Amino acid sequence: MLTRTATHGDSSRHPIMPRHARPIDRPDATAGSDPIEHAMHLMGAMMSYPRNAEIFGEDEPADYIYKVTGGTVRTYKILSDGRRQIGGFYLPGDIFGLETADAHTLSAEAMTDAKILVVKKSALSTLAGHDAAVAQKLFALTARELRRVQDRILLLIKSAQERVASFLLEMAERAPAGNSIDLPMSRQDIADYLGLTIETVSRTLTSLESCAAIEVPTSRRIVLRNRSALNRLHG
Amino acid sequence: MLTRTATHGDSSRHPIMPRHARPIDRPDATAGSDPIEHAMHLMGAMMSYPRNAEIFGEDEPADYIYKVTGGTVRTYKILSDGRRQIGGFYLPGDIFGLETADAHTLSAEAMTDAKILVVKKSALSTLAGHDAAVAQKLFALTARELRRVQDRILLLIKSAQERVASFLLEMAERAPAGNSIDLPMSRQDIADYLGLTIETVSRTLTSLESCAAIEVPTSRRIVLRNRSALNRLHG
DNA sequence: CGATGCGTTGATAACTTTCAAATTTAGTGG
DNA sequence: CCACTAAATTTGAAAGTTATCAACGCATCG
Repeated sequence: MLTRTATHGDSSRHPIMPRHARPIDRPDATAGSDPIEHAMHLMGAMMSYPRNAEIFGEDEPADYIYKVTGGTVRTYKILSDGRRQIGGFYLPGDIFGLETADAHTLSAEAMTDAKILVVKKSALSTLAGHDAAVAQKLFALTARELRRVQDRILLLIKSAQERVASFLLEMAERAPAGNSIDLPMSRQDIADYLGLTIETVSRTLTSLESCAAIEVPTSRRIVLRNRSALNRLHG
Repeated sequence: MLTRTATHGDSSRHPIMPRHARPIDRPDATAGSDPIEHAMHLMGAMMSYPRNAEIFGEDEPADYIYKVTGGTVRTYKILSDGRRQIGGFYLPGDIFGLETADAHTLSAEAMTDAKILVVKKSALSTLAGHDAAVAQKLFALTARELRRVQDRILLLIKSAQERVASFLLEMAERAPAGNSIDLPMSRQDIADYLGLTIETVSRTLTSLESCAAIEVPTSRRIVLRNRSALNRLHG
């Protein structure tokens, strides 16, 4: 098949046009040497989403996968009792939207203004049928996501201090900038990610600060002062 | 490739021989019409594990995938602080061991005497390279596992009552026998699955019994008396 | 300014764990 | 089959942790 190839920036040819989103002239050329990444950049459309815009909704058909090229994204689910559980935070370079085969189990929103490469799954799958490497990579990505979620289960059975410490270490590793972290998300986002309340997150940060493990110069910036103490907590 | 085909019951030809495990003469013929299941039954070896025997260990190479044909299995991880987190319970028909690409992130044990069909992944992958349907199925299985784990995250942020109620409903659905459930696992297994203590699990069951939602004639048998009440809890 | 949203802090209540003991169940040998 | 021991489960009381409710500070924005 593979009749549709590249749709760079031509929204009329691209089947999706979410509210608030607009196509971008050219994808940035950060396609790695990876076969799937390469294919995504060839076949994908670059979209721009303002802060808090919905990228896809829960239970919508999951026809696309998404790669963050700029900004940050959160996936989430609203529970019947009104609580929100955050599925994950995605930073530039991360791929999201492959959590299941047919319908999304989560919604996705731009946490900050974001540029997202959007690729039709069927195009990739068709390519996967021809190129075993692409199929392998798709499989590996899903396996990685599975592992990420498994790791979070380990997080959720721990204490509030351990959860917050692990979260900070995770963010520091994913957005390396020395010991300083610039959080793209609110306290509520963190709380909903860790299964805590904002009060508990705030108190825990204060407590970590008072034991000299971190500094919190502004609410969105956190400096790791004692990683070994944090590592001890995160187990 | 596909040089190795069927090894039914000949342990000398089969590369694994876990302690306590022994091969069985013939796989039972429950292979579905599913291409991957069919392939597994053709290429796999049927193994028998006594209660509490290890099937694979954490960090061992994940060269095989496993299908339960009889008995029950638990996967788990021991945390640095000594606690044990159970990854999942697997009943007849379930496939496990595909949580990642290279090394297992969990250990697996027979929870009761179990018969397991063991299939080398590389054989399946080779087949997958030739048969897109097998690749699709392998992908779908991993996606299903991902969803299962995501659902458990939703569990772990809830209260003890909600977790236990959800667990009972899940087990009732997976091993349908009217409203009666025969638990193959101990209270400790349940506690480690739900991220609670055995005392809390026990108390919660007692509380559910005293509000007439369930009956607990013996510790391993539970009768659902009021599903809507349980559903209300499980949200 | 005053309003609004976000984050922090305090006091209290609710829930779960911990530690201890009692009870039931399962397994073993006589 | 019974008695006995070990293991699993249940129950109780106290301690610890987190959530809830409320108030306050501090920015931003009209």
